[in-house]
Order: sequence, then C-alpha cells, then structure tokens
Amino acid sequence: MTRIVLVDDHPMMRKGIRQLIEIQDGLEVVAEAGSGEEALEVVLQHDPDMILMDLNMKGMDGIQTVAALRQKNVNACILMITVSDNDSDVIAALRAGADGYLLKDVEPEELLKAIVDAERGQLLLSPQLTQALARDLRQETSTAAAVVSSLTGRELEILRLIASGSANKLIARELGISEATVKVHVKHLLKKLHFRSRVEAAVWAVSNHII
Amino acid sequence: MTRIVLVDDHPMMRKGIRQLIEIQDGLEVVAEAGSGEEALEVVLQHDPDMILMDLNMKGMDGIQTVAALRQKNVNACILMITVSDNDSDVIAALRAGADGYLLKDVEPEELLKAIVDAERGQLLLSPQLTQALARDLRQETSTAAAVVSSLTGRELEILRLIASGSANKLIARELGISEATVKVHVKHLLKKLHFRSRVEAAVWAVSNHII
DNA sequence: TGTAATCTACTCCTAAGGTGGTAGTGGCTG
DNA sequence: CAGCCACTACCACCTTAGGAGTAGATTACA
Repeated sequence: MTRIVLVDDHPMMRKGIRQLIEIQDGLEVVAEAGSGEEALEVVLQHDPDMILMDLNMKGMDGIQTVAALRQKNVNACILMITVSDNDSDVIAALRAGADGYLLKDVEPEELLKAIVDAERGQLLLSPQLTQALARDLRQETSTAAAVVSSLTGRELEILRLIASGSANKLIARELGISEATVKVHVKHLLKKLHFRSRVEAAVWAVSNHII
Repeated sequence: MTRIVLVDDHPMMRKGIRQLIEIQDGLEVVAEAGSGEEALEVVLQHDPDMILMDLNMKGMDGIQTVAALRQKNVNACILMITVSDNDSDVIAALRAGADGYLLKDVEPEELLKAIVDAERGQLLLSPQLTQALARDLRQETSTAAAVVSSLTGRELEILRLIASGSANKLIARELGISEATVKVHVKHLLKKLHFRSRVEAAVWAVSNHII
C-alpha cells in the first residue's frame, strides 16, 4: 500500500486528485495539507511514501516546502503537480529535491502511471519539460564564449587556472613561466573582462562553464 | 529534403544507418565521415541540416567534435547515437551543443521518429537518459550541504559574499562590521572547509550552488 | 621593412588577503 | 554558576594580488 499525502492550497483540487487516487488499488491518501507550513507538520506526522505537491501556493511555495522537507530528512518520493511549465521552476524544483514534475493538464491515467513510476525510483517529467532541463545545461555558454574570444591563448589558459583556485605562484610553476609574467597576463585578462579581482573572474568562469 | 551527414568510425554501422534512412521519404544522406577530423571537413563542405554522430571514436571523440563544430558556427541539428549511457557523457554532449542523445539499441522506427522530432527543434533523449540530466542538477548538493552545515550563520553569509566576488572591505560595509572581523570569519571558514584561499572557496561555492 | 600583437620578464609600489594571538560580550547549557 | 560557542574587535606580521611602466624576443602581416 502506497501511502500518499496531498499538498495543494485549493481544496477542490485536492478532492479531485484524492478521488482519482482512491479508485486505484494499492494507493491510499493518508492526509492532506493546504499550505507548505501545514505540509511540514502533516508529513512528519504520517511519514508517507509519496507526496503530491502543488508548486504555486500562498505563503511557503512548493519549492521552499520541498527544500524544507528534504532538510528534515524526509525520504518520501515527491512529485510536483502544477500549471507552471516555467523552465526555472522545473529546474529549481528538481534542484530542491523533487523526484518528478508533472503539468496539471495530464490525463488522469498518466498521473496514475506517473505515481507508480516515481514510486519505483523512476524520475518522471512531462515530456515537454525534458527540453527545459537540457537548456539549463547549455544556458549562456554562447554569450560567454563571445567575450572569452577576446582573450589570447595564454590569457584563457591562465583564466582556467584561476578558476580552479590556483594562486599566481602555482600557475607560474604549472606553465613554467615566472610569477611576474603570470601577473601581467592576469592584469590583462581582468582589464579585458572588466573584473576587479581574480575572485570575480573565477566565479564568472565557473558559472559560465569556461573551466 | 533533410540533408544528413553520418559520423561513425565503424563503416558497417554507417552502412546500416544509411540504409535505414534512405528508405525514408524526405531524408537523404549527403556524406559520411569516419572520424571527428574528417567530420569537420565534410560538414563545412556540405552544410547539412542534420548530423548523426557516434560518441566513441578513435582520435577526436564525439563530444570534442560537436564542440569544434559549434565553434565553427555550424547550426545543423546534431544527434548523438551511441552505446554509452554514461551520465557524464550525456551531460557533456548536451553541454557541448548536441540536440539529442539516443542509445544504439533503439528500434529503427524510433530512430526515424527522433530524427524528425530533432529536426523540428524538439530536443530528444532516450527516456532512460532523462534521469541522468536531473541527477546532474542535484549532484553533490547534498554532500556539499553537509559540509556547509558546520559553518556558523555569519560564516555562511560571508561565504556567499565571497562567492559573489566581494572583497573583505566591501563585505564589511555590507554587513556593518569591521574589516578585521570579516577577516576572522574568512579565516575560520577557510579552515573549516579546508581551503587555502578565498578563490578556492568561491569556485567551490559556485559550482555547488551554495550561492 | 616597419609595425602590431603576443609572450616573456623585470622593478617599484600600494592594496588586499591571511595567520597568530588577545579579549570583551551575550546566550545557551550541563 | 562555570564553561562553551558565536560574534565582535584589535594588533602585529607576512604573503599575495594587482597597477604602472619599461623592455627584449618572436611571429605575423601589410
């Protein structure tokens, strides 16, 4: 028996999903919550196998709630069910620890299938959301590449080493040149990229996958 | 007519895929390449609409080839077809600029469907690979969180500011404390996280989404 | 052949980062 | 209450980073 908790701030929605679930053998709704705060209580109390959660809620939203649950070491499988197909919401939800993400307009049969799949550890996304994931991976790599192209080979090489946390002295040893020369290159690349310190350059390089 | 280039270092494999494609209306194989290097030439020469590429090749592998092609502003749709379902390969391929990733054991009909979908701009992944993508997003966030939890509130706050590129003086102003105190916190957090400089801490924080 | 770009290296100097130690305050806990 | 922890602050001391300028060597290009 899969024990389920529903979290949604629309009572009607909860009612609908509950009915859908309970006609199914092996699935049981053990509790409902109308807010993120309430969800925390209810989940800790009932320790369910699965949580179906709405993303857009008043107060604590779905993503915050997921993060909070995982923080409290809740291992239940969490499925987000929402109307939002916003890329960043999907990414944020998965990052926070959700196991799946479905749009509310799925057919009832699909929802049931998703629950079973997710239960088995299969991560489940509505097909149209797979793209969002991949986009996130490639994001902005192109614009960054344009700026980087203004760097000379040596400068780029040194930027990479800075981005791996190396100090000038270490970079010098690594490249077999003097520390003074490394400083020259650093000075130049900072000027070209309009950064005020190697730290800024490093975080930029890392977040734009220049590494 | 969709003009396709095949890249695979196994002639037999190319032959197989070619036959499969050419019985299909609207698809045409305009050239083949047996290596990454050859692929660069052939693609620039024929400017195809789509490229089917093997991941594992001698010399320049599929990922390097994709990166090189995108570098040269090749806009063709690139589908990776491979035996490897290794997570990091999938991630790397998509990051490099591939538009889809299919396992070699797909049914012929599925391959054809994938080609059409990809052509339409639909990013396509073998279903079992969707999970890999999501895993990548969440990767290590948990282990990082464990280490971070050893930091005090103030230390974490300062780590975030370091990770945004701020200098100690700026952090001091931001938090309304003296620069000397900031240095103390920095010293402590570096020791706790076993880093030798703020740069290392910054890149670590950024790549583990502590920001 | 000049000349521009790149890589190399140096000096001098200032600012910033990092280590060690000391110490006062407030809060929490056995 | 005594002890611990977190936060604050200061000091002295040393290392690292970054700016400005000069300059030799190489390559590529007009």
